[in-house]
Amino acid sequence: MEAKTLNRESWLSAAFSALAEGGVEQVRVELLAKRLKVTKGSFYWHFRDRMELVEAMLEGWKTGRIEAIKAQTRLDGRTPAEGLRYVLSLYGGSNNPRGIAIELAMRDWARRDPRASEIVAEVDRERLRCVSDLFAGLGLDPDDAFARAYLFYSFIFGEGLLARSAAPDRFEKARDICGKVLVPEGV
Amino acid sequence: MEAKTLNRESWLSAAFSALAEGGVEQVRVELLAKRLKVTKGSFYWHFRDRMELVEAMLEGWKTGRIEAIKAQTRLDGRTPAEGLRYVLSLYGGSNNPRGIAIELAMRDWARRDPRASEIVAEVDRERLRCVSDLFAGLGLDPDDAFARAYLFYSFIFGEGLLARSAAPDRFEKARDICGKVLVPEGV
DNA sequence: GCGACTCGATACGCTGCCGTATGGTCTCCG
DNA sequence: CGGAGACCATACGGCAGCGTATCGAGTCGC
Repeated sequence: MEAKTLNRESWLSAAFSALAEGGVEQVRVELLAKRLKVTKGSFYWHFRDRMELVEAMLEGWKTGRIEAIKAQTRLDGRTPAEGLRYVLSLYGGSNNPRGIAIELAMRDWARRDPRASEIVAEVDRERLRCVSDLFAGLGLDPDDAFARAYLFYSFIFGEGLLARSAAPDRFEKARDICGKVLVPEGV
Repeated sequence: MEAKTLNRESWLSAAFSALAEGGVEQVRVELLAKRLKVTKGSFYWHFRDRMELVEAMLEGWKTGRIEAIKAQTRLDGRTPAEGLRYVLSLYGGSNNPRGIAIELAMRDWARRDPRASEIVAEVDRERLRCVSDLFAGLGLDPDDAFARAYLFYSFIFGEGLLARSAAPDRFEKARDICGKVLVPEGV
């Protein structure tokens, strides 16, 4: 972690932090350099230009997220319902704020950049497939299972968008009830 | 609409278009000037600086959205369930893409700007209150009604975030099923 | 018809960012 | 110990955006 010399990963890590905090617009080489306490001379050693960094971010995020969802939905002994509740807890509430921030920034990015849009689409397709399978494991037919997965992920991402104004316990209680609605007990 | 001289509203309108298309970062005075086919000399006549434009956008959006939600949830003869389905249809699918785009851009903005965050929080509070009342009209107790409203809005905004990759009919069907889950028929 | 006011054009300086060019300082290896 | 290569600093040109200053062209009251 405290290597005396930077590498591609160092820059990528800083880039994702900047992305989480300020969106794509904030991943600028001179800002990252300042954050890493070096000059951009270093950056242009490891990357050809900003475009290459950005492309590496997209590719890295894609493979990482696809691996993650596959691992998270591989139920080793768990029931499908437990698996769903587990996935829900991963992005839930105030756990994993960095993950949510990256997720939202990625999607805002995808709204204007076709390349990012393509990547997010691939990841979402995989996620919907995995979660849809879990719902199917609850006994739902394919259409219902897909719809449930669609609702499931819309809720997860939408929740990060909704302004949480004071009264945190009120929202906590709401989240619990939403969980029960999203992954039904007895189907 | 075709006034030969611009005013504050002209700039605000252009600013919201830019916001919808490219986020806050894209509401820049010189870009807006180009879009309006004038120079920024005009802008600095109507506004003190960029900050004033941005502030006007926040205030305008806030009052507009609060008025809108109040009007949309005022059920004149409609049943609460009909009212909920109506609100859902307003932001649903591919209706009102501009509205959704502004909504998402606003929220992405709110993630980094405290001022925007405050505005969005006020609007969301009002929306949750209105929709929560509709759910209460279905016979739900306050906690359940609020949770349903929370789920309702998370879905609406989250849906705009989810990448819709091909197979549009598949998503159409999913949306219908989601609608039935979100606003229950017989409670 | 004339001054005052409205609205916009032109031109300038400043800052932040990208990308390049070139030189400096380590480390490792033979 | 000496050269090669990895890694970074420094310095530069170029562009885009903000904000200011100043001037020009219409328009309205009187």
